Amino acid sequence: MRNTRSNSWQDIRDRIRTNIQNRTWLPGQLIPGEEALAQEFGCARTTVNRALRELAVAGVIDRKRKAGTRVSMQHTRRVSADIPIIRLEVEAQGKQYRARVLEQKVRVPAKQIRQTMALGDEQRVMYLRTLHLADAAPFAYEERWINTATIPGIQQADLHSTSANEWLVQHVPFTRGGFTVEAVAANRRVTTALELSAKATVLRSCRDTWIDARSVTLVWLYYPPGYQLQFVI
Amino acid sequence: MRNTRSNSWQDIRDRIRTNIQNRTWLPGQLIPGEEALAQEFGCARTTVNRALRELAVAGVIDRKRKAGTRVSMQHTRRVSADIPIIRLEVEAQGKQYRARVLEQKVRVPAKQIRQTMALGDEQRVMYLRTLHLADAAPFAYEERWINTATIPGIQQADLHSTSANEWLVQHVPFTRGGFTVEAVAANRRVTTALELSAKATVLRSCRDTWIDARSVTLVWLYYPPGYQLQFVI
DNA sequence: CAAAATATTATGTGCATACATAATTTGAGT
DNA sequence: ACTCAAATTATGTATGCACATAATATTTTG
Repeated sequence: MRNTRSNSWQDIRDRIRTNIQNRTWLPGQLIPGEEALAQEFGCARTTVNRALRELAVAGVIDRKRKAGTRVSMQHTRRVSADIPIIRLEVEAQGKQYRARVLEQKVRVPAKQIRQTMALGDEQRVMYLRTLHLADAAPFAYEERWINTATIPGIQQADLHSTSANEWLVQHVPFTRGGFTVEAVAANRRVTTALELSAKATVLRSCRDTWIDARSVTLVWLYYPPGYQLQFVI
Repeated sequence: MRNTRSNSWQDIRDRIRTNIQNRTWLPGQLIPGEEALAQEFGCARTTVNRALRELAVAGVIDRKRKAGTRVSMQHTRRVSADIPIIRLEVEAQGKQYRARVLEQKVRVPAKQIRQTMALGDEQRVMYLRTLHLADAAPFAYEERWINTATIPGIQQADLHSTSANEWLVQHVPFTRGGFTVEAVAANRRVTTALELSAKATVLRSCRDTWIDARSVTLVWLYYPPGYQLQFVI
């Protein structure tokens, strides 16, 4: 056999990947050029290019002009995931989602927050505490700071009917952001909101979004013990 | 003005994205078809297609055949990250990386592990406990199970000179895997290894890899309090 | 009028071709 | 040997065209 002749770029990609998983082409080794592969697989170079591009994005191979394509050494596969949207998570469990705003005010945040958001020492921002519920049971607790200097319109928004997150998504086109996860001991507010015992261990995700150099919002989301943040490779 | 005439797909992509960030095209709204955009931008439909494909992958737009392309509502930007490679993390801090194997044996793992790895009730696997050090200070604690049925060669490997992870990366082409993160209370082994107080809260990542339907390895990595797992949007 | 068959259409892909770009190699000149 | 410029080359991109595919829209049919 030789060419089973199925020339979708996905098939080509799979065949190339197989050669790598086979260890026909070893890590660090140079693989044949696009032209050669196109000939071997009986397809256009464009198609091989598409296949190789995908593998490069996935981190399976490294490509450099003139130097050629080689099998990635550190095949540090990329992990990618969607940031969980709480409402969808809850509804995926067949439960009803509701959010309750516990507190909303304008104030100068703590130093840690000011630093993360690149705020002046006396700059006031909107501060929101929200409890996310699944069928009336606490699902996650949120603390959020919104930079009113960047987003003046937020002052007039009714954040009880629409969630702050949805309001921002609909009105603010952020340009970049970060996302971190860490384990922290729950403080009083967290234990109260999530109805946990005093010494509970919770997962906190921290999400910050920016419009160029101006911070938009910083969100801390606390998940109760047992919650797993899932990623797909 | 109108067509500044720079037809790289990246320029087209940026111009389309600008229209979205401008709120010229609102979330949920249908945007013009590829043909129309190609005409407007003075380029080939192929080029517009490439640009739109990238935006779709980034989660900025949703595309459906025949239905057209619309601005994503929940622009649930994709978070993507490389799985941290401990040695590189440590070295990035300018410290020296070392690993110490605390225990290595073959045994039947706990039920939770057997289930996650899809093992039989009496199947024995290799069990490894490793401490990762940064300049002699504990950095992370690892517990790992390796399916010797899938990877018989591991029995002969010297896992003191090469880390199990590197051995596996070099010898086993896994095909799929998962990655989760959760906060847990540290047990005795964790607190001992990481030199923590008895009630510490730690971050645990769980990584499982598979060759088709056969499990390869399951790794639990415990990070001390304060460690942040970082992602880039 | 509802269900099934058919037409329509926007996106998706494959191909040949041409040219662009980034590295590396070659080689001329010192 | 060494330096710097020019040739080479593998990947990267743009384009026109044709056809594939998945949804939707329309028409036919029971």
